[in-house]
Amino acid sequence: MTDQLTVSEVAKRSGFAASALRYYEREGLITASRSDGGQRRYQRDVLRRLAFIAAARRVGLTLDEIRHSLGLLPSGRTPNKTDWSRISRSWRSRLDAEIDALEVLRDSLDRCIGCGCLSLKQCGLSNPQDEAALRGPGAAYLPQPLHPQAETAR
Amino acid sequence: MTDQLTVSEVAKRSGFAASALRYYEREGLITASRSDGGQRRYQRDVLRRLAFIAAARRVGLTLDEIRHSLGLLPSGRTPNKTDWSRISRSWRSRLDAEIDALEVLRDSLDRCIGCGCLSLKQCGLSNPQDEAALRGPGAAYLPQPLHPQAETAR
DNA sequence: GTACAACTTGAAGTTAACTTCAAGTCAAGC
DNA sequence: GCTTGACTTGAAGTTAACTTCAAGTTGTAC
Repeated sequence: MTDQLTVSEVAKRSGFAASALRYYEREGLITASRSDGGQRRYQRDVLRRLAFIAAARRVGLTLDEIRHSLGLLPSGRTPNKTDWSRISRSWRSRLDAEIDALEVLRDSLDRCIGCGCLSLKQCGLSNPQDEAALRGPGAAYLPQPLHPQAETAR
Repeated sequence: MTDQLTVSEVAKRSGFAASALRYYEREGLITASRSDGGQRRYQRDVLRRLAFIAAARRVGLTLDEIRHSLGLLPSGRTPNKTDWSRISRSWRSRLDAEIDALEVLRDSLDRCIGCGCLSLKQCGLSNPQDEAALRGPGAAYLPQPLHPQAETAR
């Protein structure tokens, strides 16, 4: 009954499966100390990290991006309000951008319903910003993906 | 020089890779007739379908969902403005919902920066709506995923 | 009529983010 | 001290959405 949490406690309180917690640990997103017998023991701290991870995943960030964000937290001490604020703020612009993009898409959709176009070359729906000219001729009409997983793999 | 397009023409004009076009065909999202020699020949129509697919992917719809949407198009004739409008409109609510969710998240983020909480139980960031009570105790603090791929696989 | 780019196929590979499995070890209550 | 549930590990499996590959075929420009 120290301040340490077991895997199942963290799983229950964070909503993540135990297997996900082990995966996140392997991936360096969270850490855990060990009991004498080798079982994981988590600091309460980890719940805050996991809350952040859950929120970030929800916005569509990849684990890579999340790891990077979390890497900005202080290494020695327990992160405080200011630490979290700093990295949360960097998110804010991503959120704003995503909201903007969705709104553009929604409004284009309205226009498309109005004009019946949904054509490749003129419709804002498939060619939201005028960025076609900026890219190669091949990919001219594909909009920037909002979500990484909607992107063509290399 | 009929109205038929080759794979590479469609690829260039749609922005999709040829391999993606074949994949979409296998998956039943688009169709193609064949030349005498067995090569694919696309109707111009396919470009509109692909524009729709690109936009849908961009919003985060899965191919399954897109296939379902496209399934609502008429089978005999070329889809017209009204056909596209009908299925586009069904999207609109999804877009609105996603925008709303992101705005809630953004505003929660602001509050969190203000109060420094980012705690699991009280923070809107990790527990956006009061839906915790509605779900099982295990997953109480995980918000609904916005994007299917952010969801825990079964 | 030939060269060569564009096309065809099925099978296998890729990536992210996990889960599942098997075979064993630890912890805690009685 | 024993039982039982919680925990451990590494390896392999899963899903979506594609891409890559190899080996052969077609289309067309000269």
